[in-house]
Amino acid sequence: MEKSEGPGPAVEKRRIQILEATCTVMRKQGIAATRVGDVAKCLGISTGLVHYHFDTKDELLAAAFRHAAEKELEALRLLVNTDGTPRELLDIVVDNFFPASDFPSWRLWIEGWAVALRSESFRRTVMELDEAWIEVLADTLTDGVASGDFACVNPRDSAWRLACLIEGLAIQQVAHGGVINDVETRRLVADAVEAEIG
Amino acid sequence: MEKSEGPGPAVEKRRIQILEATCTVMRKQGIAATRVGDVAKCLGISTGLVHYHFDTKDELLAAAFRHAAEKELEALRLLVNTDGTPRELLDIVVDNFFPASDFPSWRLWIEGWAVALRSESFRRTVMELDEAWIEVLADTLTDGVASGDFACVNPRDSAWRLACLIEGLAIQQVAHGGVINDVETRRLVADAVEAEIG
DNA sequence: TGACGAACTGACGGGTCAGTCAGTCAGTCG
DNA sequence: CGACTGACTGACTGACCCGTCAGTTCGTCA
Repeated sequence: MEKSEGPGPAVEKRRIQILEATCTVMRKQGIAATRVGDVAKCLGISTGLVHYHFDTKDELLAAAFRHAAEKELEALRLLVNTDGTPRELLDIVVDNFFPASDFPSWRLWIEGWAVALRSESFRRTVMELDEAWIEVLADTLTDGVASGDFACVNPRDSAWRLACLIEGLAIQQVAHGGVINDVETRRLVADAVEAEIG
Repeated sequence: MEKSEGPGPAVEKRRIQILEATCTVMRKQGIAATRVGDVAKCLGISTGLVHYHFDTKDELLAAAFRHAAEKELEALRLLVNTDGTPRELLDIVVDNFFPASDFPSWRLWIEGWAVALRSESFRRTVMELDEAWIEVLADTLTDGVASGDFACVNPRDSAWRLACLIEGLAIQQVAHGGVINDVETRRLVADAVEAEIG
């Protein structure tokens, strides 16, 4: 029999399998158009099994979104956890943030913000993860200021401004289907970065 | 009988009635959760009549969104079309853009961007109207530069950066339910404006 | 007055989909 | 071995909702 300390590793493995399949479907079809049946078909299992692991569709979607977001955040933290000048690290963070770096992820985020307007669990996830991203940026700037490389008046403010600018540009670029091109976007961000770090 | 030049004023009036009812429902329930039946109930008419004026639900939603966005844009253009120093006009535009100025509208836009990812008609509307907003901001900055009040290196770039910054902040504030408060948001924008106009 | 068509109704068909449930099967424990 | 349990199936149901359509009302024109 299983130990009393929660589900066994097999169950956890299956849960994650389902979460990642859900992410795949969400990326392809969008959050709103993701059906339980699609997730099941994607894994070759029954819809009943999906409901065996996740009570409701909403719970599944929220868990899958969080799963995807946490993986991305972890990847970013790994990238930043390398040696490099503050300037190099800042470039890594900004590049990773960047629309062009991963369109599907931005599409997921844009939908996530919309769903968050109506769903409490999405709201919490989106809020936590968004803040965590900005935190990484803020820490990078703060380190640069400490070492004298950057001259931000207020690194936290700069981080918020840069993050929001990039989010806004992502929308213009992704949702609008490339009105402003990649080169232009990069220039706009680069100029803003220069302005912030002086 | 009606003249051959399109529908009569009665029909047009009804169409607009339905569009505005749709906007009301969309603002309250969200775009995705808006049903044809809700719109009909909101006006005390049958669902058949809604379909008499709009072939499909998608067409109705897209038309209603465009209707709302165009009304907002028109209101902004009226506001800007007054006398005032470039600085006063810029403040008007930024204030009008501002999250706090009208939460429900931002909620609608955030959902609109998400829907635009999958719907061609939404994409076009969102793109056109978003650009028109930025255009107003760009014109205001350009006028200020011409009169010597502002010192933007490139007014168009500044307009894009400010607009995207505000959009990003709107998401943080609206979708996250006020993580960063109103005062903080205003300070972030005000600082960015100062930086852009020198 | 009677014919006609535009505006409108409300019931209904048909498709979709989340969640349920009775039952199967494999593995485990005593 | 036999009882038991947890993972899993797949058919089913009940609700929802879009779009249709036959029929009604009413103003207008000949």
